[in-house]
Formats: sequence, C-alpha cells, structure tokens
Amino acid sequence: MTTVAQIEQLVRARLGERGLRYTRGRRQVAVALIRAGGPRSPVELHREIRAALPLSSLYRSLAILTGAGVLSPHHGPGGRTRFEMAEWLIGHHHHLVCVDCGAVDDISLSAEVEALIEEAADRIAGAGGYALTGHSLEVEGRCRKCAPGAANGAPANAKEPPGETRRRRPPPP
Amino acid sequence: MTTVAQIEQLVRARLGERGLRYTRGRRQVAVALIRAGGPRSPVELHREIRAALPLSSLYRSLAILTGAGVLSPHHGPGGRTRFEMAEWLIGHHHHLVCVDCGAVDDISLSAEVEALIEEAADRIAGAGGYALTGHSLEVEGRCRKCAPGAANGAPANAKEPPGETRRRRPPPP
DNA sequence: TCTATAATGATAACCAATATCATTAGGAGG
DNA sequence: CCTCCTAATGATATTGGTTATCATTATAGA
Repeated sequence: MTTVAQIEQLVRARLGERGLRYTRGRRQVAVALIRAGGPRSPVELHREIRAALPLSSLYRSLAILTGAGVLSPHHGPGGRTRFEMAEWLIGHHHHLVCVDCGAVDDISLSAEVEALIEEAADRIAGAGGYALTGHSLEVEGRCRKCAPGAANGAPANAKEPPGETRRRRPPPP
Repeated sequence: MTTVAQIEQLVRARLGERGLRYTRGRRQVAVALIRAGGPRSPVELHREIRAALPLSSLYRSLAILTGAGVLSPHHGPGGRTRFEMAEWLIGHHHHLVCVDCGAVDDISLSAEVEALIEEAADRIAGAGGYALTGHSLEVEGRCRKCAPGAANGAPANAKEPPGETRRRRPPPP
C-alpha cells in the first residue's frame, strides 16, 4: 500500500526535476488531494484546507502541479474544473459522475473490461491520428440526493448546486 | 438514414410537448449542430451561423434545448462547454478528445465492447446508488496539430487555443 | 550567512455564462 | 384575417470562476 508520504516523495522529486519547489502551499494542496475521495474543485479545496491559503495561491499551485503532471484536471458540469492526483501516482481509475450536482466517485473496472477498452482506445486513437495519452470511462447518473423520485426516460431541466465528491479506493502500487 | 428534416421534426415535437416553440434562432442552432461534425461551443456556433444571432440568444437557445433533452453538454478543457444533439436523436457514441486543444471527434465502439461497458456501467451505478443515465468513454490524446514531435511519457505544460471539432459518422435510425 | 531565483499574496483584469427587462413575434381562438 | 396572450428575443448589466500583475517574501544553494 502506498502511503501519503511516499506519494509526496514522488511529487517532490517530480517538481525537483523541473526546478520547482515543494512548498507549504503546494504541500497543502497535494496532501488534501491525496487524502480526498476524488476530484476536488478549487473552492472545495479551499474550504477543506483550514490554513489561510489565498485563493490566488491555491489556483496557481493547482496550475503548477498540473503543468508538472502531478495533477489531472477533470471538467464537469457547471464549467467547474476539479483536480485529482495523476494516475501514475494513485493508479488508473474511472469516474461515476452525477449529471446534476457534479459529484464524482472514483471507480475501477474488471481487468477484462479494462483490457478490452485499452485495446479499443489504442485502435481508435491510431485511426484518428491521435497520440494516445489515456482514456476515461464516465458512468453518468443521478446520485441519491439528486434523484428523489424516479428518473424520467427523457431528462428535462435541472439546476446544479455547488456539488461535492465522495470516497475513493486506496492507492495501488 | 436519418435526414436533417426528420431530426428537426423530432425536435419540434419534443419542444411542442413542453409548450416551447421551434423558432428561427433555435432552428439555426439545431440545424448547425445536426450538420456539425461533433460537439460545438457557443462561440464556434456563433461563428458558424452567418445570420445575426446575438450571443445572448444563442446561449439561451442552447440552455432551452438542453433543458428539453434535445442537446447534451460536453465539458472540455478551458472550462468550455460544447453542445451536441442528444443520443436519442443521433445515436449512441463516444468521444476522441485532444487534451491540448479540446478538439472532439465522435467515435463508435464495437458491439462487444459496447455491451461489456454497458453491463459494467449498470453494475457500477447500482452499487453506487446512482440512477444510471448513460456512459461515455473519452479516448484522450493529442491531435496531429498538438503533437508535433513525439509525446513525452510525462506531460508537462500546454496552452489551449480556441479549439475546434471534426467529423462524425452519419446519424443512425 | 549571503544571494539569486522562485513563490507568495493582494489586487485587478478577464471572459464565459447568466440574469434582467422592455420589446417583438408566434400561435390559437375568434 | 385579426386579436390577444404568452413565449421569445435582444441589448445590456451582472455574476462567478479563473488568470495576470507586481511588489514582497521565502527557499535552496554557494
């Protein structure tokens, strides 16, 4: 099992390679995301991090860490961008997202399905002239909070409250 | 093969059911998206539609059509939201997206892979307490324009120009 | 410790998207 | 064809997430 400290070492090393420093603010962001149950928006992180970390610094840290390949952005409903640790740090996974509130759970597929998808992605990217970087299956639905009654076959309106994320499986090797 | 006019009839009917009108502006948007090679952003649509359709009206039309289940939003890099005709109008498909510029191509999977994914999605949504509404496989890569040389294993920086989309397979029954 | 350079934090600027509201247009009934 | 009611439009203002600016502070290495 991979510990928070171990992941932090990898992050520090990656930043070091690029002449970047692993500072207090960046550590706060990284640790919060390592512990998080899934992708988090800047505002969610800001709320989560008690310490006085200005939003401007938080945004910059997210940009730096993303640029260094430490974080991956996830674009969800409401134009909100959420961030999570890159897969080389916490392992490959997919997402279960609520189409209404934007909540995101990390999920895993069986090895067989995963293999099939991987193969298909490879073929498709090649055919389209793309240099494959990854793939992500988004299972879409309405979470318990957003689907009070029964869901009608044809979706209609729907507002999107702030939104938050949930759990996550433990990080693999 | 489904024609533009046929899809328009379905759209008009859907709107009618809800006391909404299929007006000039909405028709312009719908037709542009039916003909489009994939998801389009409001700005791209505005450029595409010659006629003097104010951005405010365009945004409202997109919101109305989305609320009526005629369009589906797609959230991409740069916080840009792109819209496409809903799957019940143009058929189920997935996306090949460029992680740099946000270009999106529609793609299809083989029946076998599709079936496997469908099954997995069903199981996952149920386990997570979600009311399944759909699923989408995002094959991620760098398009020809964004990957000049060889892609380094560990992604780094990358700006995102406006971005645009490409082709599409013809709509199924 | 000293020094060069990166990082920070307060602020302003940006821009996609939404809300507002007076005006216009569409459709059903007369 | 004409009216009337309601939805839709379009110009404008506003919101809210995100980015840029820049003087100040902190960090790593000599």
